[in-house]
Amino acid sequence: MTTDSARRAPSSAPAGSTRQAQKQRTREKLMDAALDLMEAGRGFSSLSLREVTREAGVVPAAFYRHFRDLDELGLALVEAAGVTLRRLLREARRQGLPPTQVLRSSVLIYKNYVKQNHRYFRFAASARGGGSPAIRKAIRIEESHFANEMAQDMRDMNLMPRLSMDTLSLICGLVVTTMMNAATDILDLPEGQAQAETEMTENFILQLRLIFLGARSWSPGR
Amino acid sequence: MTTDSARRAPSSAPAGSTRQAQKQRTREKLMDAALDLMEAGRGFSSLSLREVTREAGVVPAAFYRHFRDLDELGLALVEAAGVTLRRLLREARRQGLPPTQVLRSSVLIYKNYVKQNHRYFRFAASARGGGSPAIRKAIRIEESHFANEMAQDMRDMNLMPRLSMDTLSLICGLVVTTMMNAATDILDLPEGQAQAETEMTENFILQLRLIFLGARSWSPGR
DNA sequence: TGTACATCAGTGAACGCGCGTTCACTGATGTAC
DNA sequence: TGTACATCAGTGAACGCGCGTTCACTGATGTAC
Repeated sequence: MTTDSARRAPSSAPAGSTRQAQKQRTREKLMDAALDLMEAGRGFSSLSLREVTREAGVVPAAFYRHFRDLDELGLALVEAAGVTLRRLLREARRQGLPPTQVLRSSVLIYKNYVKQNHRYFRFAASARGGGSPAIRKAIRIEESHFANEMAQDMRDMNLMPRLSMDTLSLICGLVVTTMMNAATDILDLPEGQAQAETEMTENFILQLRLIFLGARSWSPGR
Repeated sequence: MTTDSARRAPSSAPAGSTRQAQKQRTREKLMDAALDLMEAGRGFSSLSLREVTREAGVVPAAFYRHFRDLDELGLALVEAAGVTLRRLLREARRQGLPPTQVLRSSVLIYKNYVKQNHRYFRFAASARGGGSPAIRKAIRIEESHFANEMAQDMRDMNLMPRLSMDTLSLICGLVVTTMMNAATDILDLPEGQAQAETEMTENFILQLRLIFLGARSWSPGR
């Protein structure tokens, strides 16, 4: 009770043993498998538990060591996608957000980001409307957190200083849904169609410009 | 060849016989069944062919007299939902669209419309992201048609006369996606939560006001 | 109008298949002393 | 450090079930004359 057990953390904090790490790795394999299966354009709600375990390289029964059902895996994916998106915001924070002129370059950064993390965006787009009520609700909450963080950033950077926090959240809410819609457009772009891509991008930029233009002439007292 | 057959239209236009009408009725029963099954919040892509036929009160094999598979039924639903939405626009056209003050009442009309036609909106929301590629594409096309019609109406009514047709389409595109997002919010409103409903409605109104405010100060030449 | 034949929407049974879930198990990892 | 025991992530087999699709059919509706 004193000799060897003292090497490890006290029973309440079991530490990162090999066994635990392996379990975590399998859990990630399952989540990755689900994301991979959606690559072909299939929606999350059309996946089957056995498919997912097959893709992950484990036996179906192993699934239950990690999730009660597919819905719970979906919620874990929402969480993971949220973390990923927040990282985007944190990186953007480092260089400062656009009044209007930097808007174009921000859009290009975002476009690359979506392409790089296309699996999460594909999942979010499909589960946002088509998932179970629990998953849809989780995504909605994640989106509003995201909008609020963005609003807080605008406040901190002293952009639109006339506007109240509520108004900033409203504006950012609209920006976030516009970004999510654009993400779907980006993912569905036909391969190697440069013209369609340019068109889509320009449209996206103009939509955001329209929103920020509205924000600029928003009457402060609401 | 001349006596009785002359009563009917020439072979190229078979007319609305009882047999044809009955087939049409069964087809509608299948589509209604799919919409009804989604009432509980389930996504279109989680429905099964047998479920749909069971709900419609026909034998599974009968399905194939009407659709090749569920995807084809989904496309028929997109079409039907499009017709329904266009009717909303036509009705709105009769009384004139808002500069800013009529905006609130238009939103209230829309809210009621969504509640009345909740089955179509539920379907559209779930299939927009979660459906098969073909269905998603069809919905996207339907939405852009809708945005273009709305832009044309604004042109005809001489609202925002400074703006080009392309700019009007851009604005209406943003309005349409905002309306679709709001539709999801309306459908997911918890029963009898008056406060949440008011909040959501006010938010929706403010978002649209923001967009039209942006439109008003849009520089004409782009 | 009446009769004989054609059409075809919907039936009912059958098929093979992948599904979600259960269970006792195994063997590597972790713990106690 | 070495030994004996506990834990538990992943296995493999089995189950009953609803699935999509096929097929020959039936009987009401439609057509020809």
